[in-house]
Amino acid sequence: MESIQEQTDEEQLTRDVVELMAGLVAIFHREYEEAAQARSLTGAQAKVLALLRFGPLPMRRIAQTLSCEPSNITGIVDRLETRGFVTRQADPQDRRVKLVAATEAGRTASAELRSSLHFAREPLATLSQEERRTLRDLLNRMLLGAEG
Amino acid sequence: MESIQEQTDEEQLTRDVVELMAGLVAIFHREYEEAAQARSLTGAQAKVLALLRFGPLPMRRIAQTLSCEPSNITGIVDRLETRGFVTRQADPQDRRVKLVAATEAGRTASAELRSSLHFAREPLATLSQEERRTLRDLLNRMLLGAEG
DNA sequence: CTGAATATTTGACATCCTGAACCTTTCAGG
DNA sequence: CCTGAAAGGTTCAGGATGTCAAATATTCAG
Repeated sequence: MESIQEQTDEEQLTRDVVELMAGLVAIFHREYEEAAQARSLTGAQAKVLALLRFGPLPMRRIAQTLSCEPSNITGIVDRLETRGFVTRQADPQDRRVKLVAATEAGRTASAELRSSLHFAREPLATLSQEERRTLRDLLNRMLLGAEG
Repeated sequence: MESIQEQTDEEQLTRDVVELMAGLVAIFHREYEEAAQARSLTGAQAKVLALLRFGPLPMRRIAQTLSCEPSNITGIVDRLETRGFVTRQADPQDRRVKLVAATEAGRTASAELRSSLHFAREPLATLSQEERRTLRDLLNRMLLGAEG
């Protein structure tokens, strides 16, 4: 059985972690947006391009992954297609489906953005390798708990 | 001196952590947006309202904190004002400045959103109190390194 | 073959965001 | 006391993101 003091402490601890997360989220978000803009991509466009890293995807799959309406993806893919980062091809299996695939230019832009994120990652530089491992394991457990 | 294998491992570790962060950022972002929408606020409106928690702020200060143009804040505050969550008052010290203050309704909505975030925080529930403490300390060091 | 369901697009509309132009107020120098 | 530069906000034009409802094309069950 926990004392009231312990419950309060635990609550405060959770609040602190949430607060810190919010700070990290803000920093990551800003850096991602800047890195995208440096390649004349918007954040949304960069996210879609990143999803196509492992192969073509149907519009609907993209919308589901990004938790938004499919009609929204239509516009984003339109603009990516205009810029030559992406192509639409019909799915031979099901002609209702359009498969979106990254072009060579699209893959390159996305890969560059990705690696620029790795190396510009100041916050992580503060931690030792051992600490990074600990952080990785904790985050891993959090994410598995959240998505299961 | 590090071997090539160690460098590669360390690089992979960093990549892993960045990947996990990106996942967390996505989850946090989605949950924040949903929590805001549940109170008929947009994400941007909720962010501005959250800034006013400790007192009125000039438009320009809000823009700086959110890293966006002041003209953008004008529109967001307009809509918050229409909904009765916020008021604009002239600064007696400098009549160029408009101080934005949350109304009672605004404070309530923001506080509710905030606490709903704490308790809906599934990912954290996975971790023991000891692990949360470790996580807090690691995040703390990362953030201090990033902002200093 | 018919009708329900699915994948995508289109159009209308609100919001977010930037950049340039504008107004008011402040403030430094002559 | 002027004058002009600088600063805080707003307005306007325009692009991007996002939702929702309606339309189109295709698939699939019966």
